[in-house]
Amino acid sequence: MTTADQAPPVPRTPRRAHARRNHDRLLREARSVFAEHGIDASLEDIARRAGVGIGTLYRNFPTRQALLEALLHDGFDDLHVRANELLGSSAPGEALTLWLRLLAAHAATFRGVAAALIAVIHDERSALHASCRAIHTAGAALLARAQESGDIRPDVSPSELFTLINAIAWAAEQTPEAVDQADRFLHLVMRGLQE
Amino acid sequence: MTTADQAPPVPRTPRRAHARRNHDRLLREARSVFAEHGIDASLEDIARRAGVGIGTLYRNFPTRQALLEALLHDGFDDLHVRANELLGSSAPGEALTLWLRLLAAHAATFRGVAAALIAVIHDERSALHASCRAIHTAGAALLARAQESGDIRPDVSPSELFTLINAIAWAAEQTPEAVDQADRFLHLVMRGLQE
DNA sequence: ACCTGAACACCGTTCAAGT
DNA sequence: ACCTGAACACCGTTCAAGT
Repeated sequence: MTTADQAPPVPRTPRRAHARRNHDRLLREARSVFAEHGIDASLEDIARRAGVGIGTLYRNFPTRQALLEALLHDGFDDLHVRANELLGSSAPGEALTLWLRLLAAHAATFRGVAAALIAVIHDERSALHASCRAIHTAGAALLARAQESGDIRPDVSPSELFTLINAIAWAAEQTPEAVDQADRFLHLVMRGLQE
Repeated sequence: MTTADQAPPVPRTPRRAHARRNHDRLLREARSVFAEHGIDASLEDIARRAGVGIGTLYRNFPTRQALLEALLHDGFDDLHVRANELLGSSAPGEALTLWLRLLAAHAATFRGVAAALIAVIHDERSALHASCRAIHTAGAALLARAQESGDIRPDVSPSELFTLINAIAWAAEQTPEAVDQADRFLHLVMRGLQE
């Protein structure tokens, strides 16, 4: 045996490129299938549409949560950035409402996401837990500002607000009119939270 | 062949009593299993705990919906009766709030009921559709009175209200504190609906 | 190293056979 | 008439075999 035996004998790039393409295809098809059937959609279906074996899907995303996490990650990041921007706004109440509208839209990305987010915030072992907590904290800062300025009642907690917004997103998911409903519900609920 | 051949040769009562007992046992165990695992719980589990074969469960309740319907039926009736009583109340706003609290509690009977109720109200073929519509109508009458008396904003529709209450019940289901949460959310939302 | 798909496990549903 | 449970179908997940 020589050391040469241990080194890979052929260039890896093509294989890696191929693997990467599978990964991307899985994400694309997962997004499409989740959008159509909700987050409990068939994983087999996703693999088939991506043109890979079911084993490849599991290799790339060991759990359904991992796949979901990969799909929601960018949205989470975006929400985080937007929250920080809005913390500089001179109208705390409006800033909060605007951001909550974004949060509701994100929670309604696919059918089932709102329920998943609430589950995740209560489950520390979840892959989404950290990013979900970060969003929660960002929202809490916006809420605190709106409360200090007198726009929002002082007795509303960040957790209550988070749950309520997800409930709104959930309600919108259930009805045919989805998006319009979400805005309407948000409007009504925010009235209740005002000072 | 004589006509005697066609008549049942033995008394039926014991067999009927036995069948009836199976029916009752299935309902009792279903209530208990649904309470523990939500309305998607294993039917096999329910049959086993009731001490009958899975086929007997299907014979008594051809679909999961039929089983659910049987369990929720009394609660629906009760809500209907209470709505009619409360229509005679001299405080329309309070009457509505009180009744909505009952509705939210009913929608939280088992995990998953709130979602089922919203699905049912949009699906005319569902076994629960008629009783769900009756509740919806009863609630609409209470709402109309509260709006005429100036307690509730005139632009809130019965459907919106129904969906919002189910959303509250759903939110309460998701969190560990369940019941307290539901009351708190109802309070906040009702503030938003006030004139 | 990565991929495949057969194999396994699990559960909902049906139905032929039994009483 | 009612009950049973084996049989079937379906789908999520794992893993031995292939490249």
